[in-house]
Amino acid sequence: MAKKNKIVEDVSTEQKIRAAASTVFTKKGYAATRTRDIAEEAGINLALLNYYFRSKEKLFELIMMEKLTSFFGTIVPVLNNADLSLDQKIVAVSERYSTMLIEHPDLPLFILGEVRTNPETFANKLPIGKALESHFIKQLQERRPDLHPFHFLMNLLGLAVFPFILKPLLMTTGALNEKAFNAKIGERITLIPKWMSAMLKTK
Amino acid sequence: MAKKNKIVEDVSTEQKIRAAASTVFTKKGYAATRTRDIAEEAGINLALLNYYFRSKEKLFELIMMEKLTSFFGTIVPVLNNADLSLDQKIVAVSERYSTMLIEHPDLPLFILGEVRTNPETFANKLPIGKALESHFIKQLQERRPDLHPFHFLMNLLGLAVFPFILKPLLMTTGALNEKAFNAKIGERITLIPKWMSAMLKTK
DNA sequence: GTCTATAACCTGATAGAC
DNA sequence: GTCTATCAGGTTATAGAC
Repeated sequence: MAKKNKIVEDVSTEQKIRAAASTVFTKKGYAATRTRDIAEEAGINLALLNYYFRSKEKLFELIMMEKLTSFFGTIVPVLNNADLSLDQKIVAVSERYSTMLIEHPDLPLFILGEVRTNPETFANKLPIGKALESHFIKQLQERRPDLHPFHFLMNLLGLAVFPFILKPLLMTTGALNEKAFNAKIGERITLIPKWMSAMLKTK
Repeated sequence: MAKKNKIVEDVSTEQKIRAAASTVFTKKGYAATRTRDIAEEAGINLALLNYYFRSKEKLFELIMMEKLTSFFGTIVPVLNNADLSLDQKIVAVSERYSTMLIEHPDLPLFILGEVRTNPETFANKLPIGKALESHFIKQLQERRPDLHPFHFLMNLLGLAVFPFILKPLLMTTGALNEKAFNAKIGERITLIPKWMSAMLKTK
């Protein structure tokens, strides 16, 4: 039983710090986060943060890598999947992004905010090339050679992601609560493909 | 001539600080900005910042108010203008936002980032109610009672604003340069109304 | 591995000379 | 109004005891 309890209850100190750092960094951004915030959130001694991760910056880089993987890993494999039709890709992106972002709503604003504050750091770490040379883009150019992929990709991502960019603003004004917001996102999962399809037909 | 030079060349110290603060705050956000950054950008002594504006926070509030006015002032009057048809409003929002944001590209990410970091501060300062009870919403409900205004407003804003949210990310990867980006935005001014119109027809 | 104490540094702000 | 010098407080990081 002692052993089982260890497995069930004992989250390692390292894991506690990781989880706390993820929460606090994502919520406040690198600059506004103090190592003391993370230590408190994790329920550990401040010195342990440096013991396990050397520095605030190293810890941040670790967390950021995880976040970038979540953010781009959700979409890039879909865009490059040669087995999916254009319409199937649109459905898949809409569905995957919406469900992932309901679980991690502050991911977009976190990543994009950090990229803005510190562009040099990310210069070579973002798989934007992978999106721009994707199978998705080729399919798009076949279907609508006159419509630049920039616009179409921007629109698809915008429809899926932008509500989460605006979320903090909607929440503070009390215009919408968490539950109502998520319900609207749920509706969009099926609406976005319809809108994108309408766009594709518009000359 | 002395007098003319004074008028032409002498930007008051206060103005220099204001302009510098606007630049630095907008680019890096409140937390990542040091008063020393602002002083350097303005080419003035650090002590003068406190002499003219008392504190970093007071200066920030001043700048933020200006930014909120730019951001919401561009759209709220249009949404509430009873003389414009629904389609005219869409055209006006698309055109106004695009041209304004080409001039102030980092405005959205700045405002939304600060709201995220410090939601309480903005609770009563955002005219979201004004948008949700606008003439625009009424027209929308007449035209498409089955489509919730949330979705339509989100889509219109998303199509206009989201490219600027993604801009820093696109720029660091070198996928696009400033000029090419602005050209694409220019195309969107006429494209967005077409897309929105297609959406309105989609059941 | 974990804690306390503290070093080393940075940042916002002010006092006081000019 | 503007400058130099400096303070006060806070933050990251580490040394050293347990």
